[in-house]
Amino acid sequence: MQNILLLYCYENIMQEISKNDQELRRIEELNLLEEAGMNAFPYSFDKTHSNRQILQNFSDEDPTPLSEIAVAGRIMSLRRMGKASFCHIQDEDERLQIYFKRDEIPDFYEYLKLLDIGDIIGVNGYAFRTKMGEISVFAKKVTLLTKSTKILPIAKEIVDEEGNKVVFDEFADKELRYRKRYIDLIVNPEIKEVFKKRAIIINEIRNIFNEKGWLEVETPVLQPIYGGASARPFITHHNALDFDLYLRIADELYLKRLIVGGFEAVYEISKNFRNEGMDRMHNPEFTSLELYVAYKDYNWMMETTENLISALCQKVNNSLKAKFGDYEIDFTTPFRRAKMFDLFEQYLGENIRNYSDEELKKVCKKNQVELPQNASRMKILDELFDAAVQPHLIQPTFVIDYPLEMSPLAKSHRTEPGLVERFEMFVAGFELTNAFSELNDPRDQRQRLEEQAKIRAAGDDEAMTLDEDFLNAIEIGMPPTAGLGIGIDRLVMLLTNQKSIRDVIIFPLLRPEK
RNA sequence: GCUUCCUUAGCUCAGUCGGUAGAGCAACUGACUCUUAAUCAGUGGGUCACAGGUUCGAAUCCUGUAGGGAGCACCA
Repeated sequence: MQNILLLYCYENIMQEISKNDQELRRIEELNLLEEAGMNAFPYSFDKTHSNRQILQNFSDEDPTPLSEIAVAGRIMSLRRMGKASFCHIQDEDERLQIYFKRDEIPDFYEYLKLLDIGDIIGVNGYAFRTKMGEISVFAKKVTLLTKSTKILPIAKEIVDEEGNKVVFDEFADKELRYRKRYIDLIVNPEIKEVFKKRAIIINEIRNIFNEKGWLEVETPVLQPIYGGASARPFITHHNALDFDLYLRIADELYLKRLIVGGFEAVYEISKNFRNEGMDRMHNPEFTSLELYVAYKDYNWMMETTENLISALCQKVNNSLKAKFGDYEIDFTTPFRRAKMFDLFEQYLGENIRNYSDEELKKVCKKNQVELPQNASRMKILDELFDAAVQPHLIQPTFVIDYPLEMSPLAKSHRTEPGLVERFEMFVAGFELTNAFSELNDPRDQRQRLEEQAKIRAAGDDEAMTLDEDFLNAIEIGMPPTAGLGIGIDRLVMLLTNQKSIRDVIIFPLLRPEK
């Protein structure tokens, strides 16, 4: 009788099918299941085991501990036969095979026809091993938990003779994967590992810092004056107060105010926003860690940084070595330390320390580094470093002692005139951290920010703005302080071997769909 | 922002010289009591990204638009 009803409905559907025939059919199946008295969307299900627990704990010698179990998951494959069927259900971690025998579940077996890949079911039964050797669950009772009314782009996998996993019809379209991340997570579940590791990294940073008694704080995202980095901001508007606000580009200036206020170690893990180009290393919103510790300098911060990153690698990869593309990165401490001008000398073959701007431009030309017209000394050095030095910095390297012009918030070097006490850490050819002995001489700080304001007035809209309240805080007096910034997304990329920032940001920015 | 490539069925992709749309998987019907890319037989499914143009005729050639990938520029 059920079959006759089915046939009747299918014919009806087939006539009105145009584009979404598969979806229409699923909705019709849903109706049929409900007409048969089934709740397609019940409220809960008592799961006793995860799929992983079944797979890990099953014992051929003594299967009794898993003789009364309840598992749940999304149907990812379905092999129906006349009197016996198999499917795989996927939970958060694993796929598990379910065996349906008609004689055991005569009432439900008929409804198997109305189930599809994508539906979520709960299964009560016992664990056993099939003749083909796969640990499975013998279904004694099946409960529909959610009917899926859209089609999943399902991939199929086999393991070839050499043990390699081969995926057929992989859901591979990058755009669709980023836009429909929920489908990506279902169909390419291995990407979950990246986001789990991301959470582990961030939690471990908090553990390590909190252990030391450092205070996690939250400073404003909406700021009337932005600063702390060279970047263009996003602008938004407060309606009630009727003024424009900026989304923060860095936490720095607020965190330093807190050090002035008397906190001796503060950190923040938060989103920053920069209104600039996007590529595999840049997303308009990104997560950064900033840490400020009073009475310390950049030498101390270098040790803190290498210990932190080394510990994170160990935690996530169970090793101090991490594979990144073709490289194997070794995070064994101490990391290499190299002065910026020594690196120039090493990779350019000449000592440019005391070169005039004109001489530097000649070096650029010789090395095919193109410069914008009227490039400042800071710009010239920056370009030259990016082109000639940075690509060589594969293993973790602290580049130290930058020219003063490049670092308006860093303290002048204690022995080297014209330089500041700053380090950036490079790995795999890209910048991962930025840190300095923080500038706390208010006269020097005012002068440097006024210089930035001039550069800004001359048309460089990435130069810093003058924040009088920040200067006021520095005038009140900030103790000697070491500061650190780490790009968390890039750190996750490094430690999880992902080549694009979009693969470590779970919902990366895309243009809106039309 | 620039360069370049891509967009065909739910997914992955073919589509020759411009002649009116193909495969595998997914789906549907039937068979099948340990399958696993299940198998076997049969069936349905297309605004060829969008808009123009050339042509007797366009998935195919031309122009524009949209979205995306890769690279460059800027930046972290």
